Amino acid sequence: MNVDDKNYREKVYRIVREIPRGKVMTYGQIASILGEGYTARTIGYVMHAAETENVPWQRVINSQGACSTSKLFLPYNVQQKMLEDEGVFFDEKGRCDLEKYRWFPEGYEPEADEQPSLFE
DNA sequence: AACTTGACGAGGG
DNA sequence: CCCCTCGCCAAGT
Repeated sequence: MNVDDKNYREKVYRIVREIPRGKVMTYGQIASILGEGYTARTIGYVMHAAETENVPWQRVINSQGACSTSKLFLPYNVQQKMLEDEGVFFDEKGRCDLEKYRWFPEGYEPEADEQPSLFE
């Protein structure tokens, strides 16, 4: 299993490309969907190389609802700004509400702790 | 080959 | 909630 493998990356892109504007997914969520051979870390590596591909990489964030790139792109948080332009609200600590913005691909049954709240 | 570093995340204190 | 540790695994030195 190698991140350099085109087919390996393509499986990740296929999912990310389905995330609609204004919605997000976490690295771990994508990893658990793809299963064997995929972990949150490897998804991060794939996304790192996704810049040149036709993929809305900004819609993939960490499980805390924050952008892991916040400390990489200075002085401004590019990824967060891109998402804010799509309508995603981030609090003063750089976190958004995953219950509200998390996207679930077709056919994927969310785990109990991932299900959006029935009561707003 | 050994060791360090992350676009990560769950669990415990 | 925040902080820390540990498991994870590919890449870079």
